[in-house]
Amino acid sequence: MRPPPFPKPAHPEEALVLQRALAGKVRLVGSLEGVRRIAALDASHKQGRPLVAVALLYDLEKGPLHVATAFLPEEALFPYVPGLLSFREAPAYLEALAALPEAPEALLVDGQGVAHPRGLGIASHLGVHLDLPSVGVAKRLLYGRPEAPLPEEKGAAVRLLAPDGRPLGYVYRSRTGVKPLYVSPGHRVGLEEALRFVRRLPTRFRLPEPLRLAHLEAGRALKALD
DNA sequence: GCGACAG
DNA sequence: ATCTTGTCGC
Repeated sequence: MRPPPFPKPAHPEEALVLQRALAGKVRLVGSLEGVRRIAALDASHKQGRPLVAVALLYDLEKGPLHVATAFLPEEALFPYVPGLLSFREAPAYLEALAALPEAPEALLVDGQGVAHPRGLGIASHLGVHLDLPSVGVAKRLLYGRPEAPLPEEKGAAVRLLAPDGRPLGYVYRSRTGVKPLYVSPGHRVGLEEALRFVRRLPTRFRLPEPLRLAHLEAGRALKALD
């Protein structure tokens, strides 16, 4: 796939302006019912080392099909600022996605979708940029609060609400006895549809398999640098 | 002023 | 994101 160029803001203030504009393009409607091939995105990074981004092409019936890796030197990276993560990692993901043998039907991203202070987590940003359906799965909360206590049983989910009460996504227990995940739609998918999709992904441990495999690969690639 | 704060 | 040993539990 040939992604459009991804502009790099000169500073956080500029990123904020861009972010607010792009947030207006997010569309939270659509189902991933018929989707079969997705790309799982995860990154790994160590100070002073290049950022490693992995795009793993995954077929929901066949399993993992291909792994593409991209490296971006520290000097080329936008600084990490909570709420502006996409400006740092998205360029690397776009490069990895471009190296896949075929374009995915949807993206599964390690990070937030619309459960973000300005409604544009990295999953949403990438979805809008590539005009692809996307879902965000984060390991920690950035924005919002659980509507109620999360039950212990595998598969349990409670809504994540914005301060004004608007639903943003879900706190989701992927397995019994593990810490929850934060699932939110990125782009071109509904709130409930995003959760429904994540629930049907094979999940042996805490993370859905596509993301877990991408994470393992990113860790390997980083370690292989030294 | 005091926390909170994806990766 | 990474830095890190032991330890609890299936």
